[in-house]
Amino acid sequence: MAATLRDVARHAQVSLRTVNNVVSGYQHVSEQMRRKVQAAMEELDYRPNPVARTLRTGRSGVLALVVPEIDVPYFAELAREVINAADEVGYRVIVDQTGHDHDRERQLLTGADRSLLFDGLLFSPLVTPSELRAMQDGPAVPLVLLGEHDFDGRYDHVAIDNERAAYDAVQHLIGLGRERIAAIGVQPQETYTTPQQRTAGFRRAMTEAGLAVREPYLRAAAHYRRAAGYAAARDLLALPQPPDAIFCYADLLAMGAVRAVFDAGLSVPDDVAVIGIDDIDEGRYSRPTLSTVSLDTPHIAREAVKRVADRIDEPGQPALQITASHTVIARESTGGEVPIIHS
Amino acid sequence: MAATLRDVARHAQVSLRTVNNVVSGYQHVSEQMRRKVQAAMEELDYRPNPVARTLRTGRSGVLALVVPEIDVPYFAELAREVINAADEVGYRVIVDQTGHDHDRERQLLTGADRSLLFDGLLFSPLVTPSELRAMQDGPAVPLVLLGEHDFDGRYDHVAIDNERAAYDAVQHLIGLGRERIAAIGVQPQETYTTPQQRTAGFRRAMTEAGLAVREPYLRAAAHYRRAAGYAAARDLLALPQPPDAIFCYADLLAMGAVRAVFDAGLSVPDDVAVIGIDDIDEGRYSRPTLSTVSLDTPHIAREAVKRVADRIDEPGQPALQITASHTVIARESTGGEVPIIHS
DNA sequence: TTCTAGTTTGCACACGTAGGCAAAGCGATG
DNA sequence: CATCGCTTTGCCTACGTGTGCAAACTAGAA
Repeated sequence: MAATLRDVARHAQVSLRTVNNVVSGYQHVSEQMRRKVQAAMEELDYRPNPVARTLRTGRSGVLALVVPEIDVPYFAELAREVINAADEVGYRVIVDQTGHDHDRERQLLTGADRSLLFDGLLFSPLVTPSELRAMQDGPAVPLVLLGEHDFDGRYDHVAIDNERAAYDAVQHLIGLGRERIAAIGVQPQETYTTPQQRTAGFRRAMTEAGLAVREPYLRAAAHYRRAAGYAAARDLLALPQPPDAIFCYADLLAMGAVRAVFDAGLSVPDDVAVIGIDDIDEGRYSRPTLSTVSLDTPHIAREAVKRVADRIDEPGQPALQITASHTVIARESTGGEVPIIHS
Repeated sequence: MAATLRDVARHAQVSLRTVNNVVSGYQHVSEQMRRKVQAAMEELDYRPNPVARTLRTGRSGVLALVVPEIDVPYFAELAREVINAADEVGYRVIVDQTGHDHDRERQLLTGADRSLLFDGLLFSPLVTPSELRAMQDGPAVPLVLLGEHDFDGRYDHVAIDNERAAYDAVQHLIGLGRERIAAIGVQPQETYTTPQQRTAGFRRAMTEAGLAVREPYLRAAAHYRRAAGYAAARDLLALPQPPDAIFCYADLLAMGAVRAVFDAGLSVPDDVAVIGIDDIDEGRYSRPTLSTVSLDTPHIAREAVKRVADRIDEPGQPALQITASHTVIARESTGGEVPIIHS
């Protein structure tokens, strides 16, 4: 079916080796021969077989991006940026979702899942650091963690300072004069480091401001989707003393929370101020527009891709911890300026 | 590094052929031998090399899903469902975005992009049918089109009846007593069949109801994102006689349009009713919740995966046109019932 | 013992590309 | 004519798996 090197060689009436010389850009090839071979390649519509090439070279030129759920907007935006960043350095990207399946995550990390092949792995995990730590042999492939801190420093990672981001968000709420501040997104067993760090930042901001952290105000979320944010906020508003501000660990939770406040007959931000994290596009058009902590996702994507590409080329490097910057953006949901939406 | 069949054979002190017999599930293998070999495989942590296997068998067990932009919620939700559907029939999925790049689309279709390998292609294209038609040789790999009709019937496709969906949506607006109905998402050159069909449905609904189609009410959208919907709606509201209803060719356009109406100091749905297409999760929590045409994406994904899997197994089959059902869902943006959001 | 069925092995080739090495061909220069 | 440098070729091995074929071995039955 598809033409091979051999077919091209036959068609151009040259040796297989010469065709290979042309394809691989060998120096000592006459211009004349180069043209002749290339003409033959075009006529036969030759394209190198990537599988054979990968088998031979051990390099596929493919990175894998693994996220829990691809239809969570932040992950989708991350995927977009990673694909773009990878394109710039000559890598293709395949996107996979684990669907909150810990086994699937473990498979990918240990290389147990070899049904796909890639040279490096960008991993936005749910798997707990303890599980990462338990992996004796290390990952089967160059690995960069996204948005997750590995305390042992055994793996590369790119993330914001989650504790500080949460601190800044809560301080913004405190600056509005709010005192009964709740949080949505706390993880029940606190196994995931990201929520853990955000809870720490929340507590620190409250404590430093001399405000009480009321345990009923710390709400779990099974997943970081609108439905969970809605349910958690609804429960918060049903408390004897409902909060006057809610800090959500993800914008998507915040979108659900805002709707719940509205459905309870209350106003955002007048009755309840709401702020999230992620700065997804949705929050720039919603009513009210959503205050949030912005992450500079393109930067994160570029750094992560660069890092994994480096590690592919030089496997022995020590793990690097890259911290990306973050910015609190005040929009309508905390009474901030109405942003001008560009045409 | 990684153990091969040969390593396992050596370790178990059996022949390579026997190990292969175990791996490939050959009938005449004694239980004793099977256990012995499997023990050796576990000890060496053997995993078959997918690249070598693919090279040998010509099958990778991977489907490619190609969408214009992965961070457009509908495509992300589609990707989620496709991944799930593929998982059920034993395929893995790689997701790629073309970024509105026609060349990239052509590359994928003609097989010019062989940097990735897959057995079948699920393609949600921007490429015009005329370009598809111009492809003499057909696609390089089994292909199913998503959400796009190929009039020649040369390729499989799975889509809703776009003309009818638009017709139903507009009829819903007409049923509310609206008469000045605008549309956002018309394609300037009408090269893409999906918008073309939706415009046709829009016109038919208007004509049948005896309403005039005012050309200034047909607004283009460079892309189907919030920003384009916002800009188009803002322009519509600046007309001497602004519309009292807007039909958007995508929910994301509608989200932008709703915000524009609000920013103009008007109300949705009182002053302007808005309806979209896609039924993305965002529209179930937005203020107002968004009326839309729902697509049964899981069904579409399953059908598409099934179809491409069939075609991989039996390449010669005639092209099939699968039409998925759609439903108009009336929510707040057209004055519909406030949906109960489940906890 | 001999036949038969089941089991294991060795061998060889294939998939398509990569690339080391030596040799041969070619033209030009000294 | 000899030497040199550039170009082209042939040959061989490798990547790891899949599989057809024939042969050898084992064990049980006739």
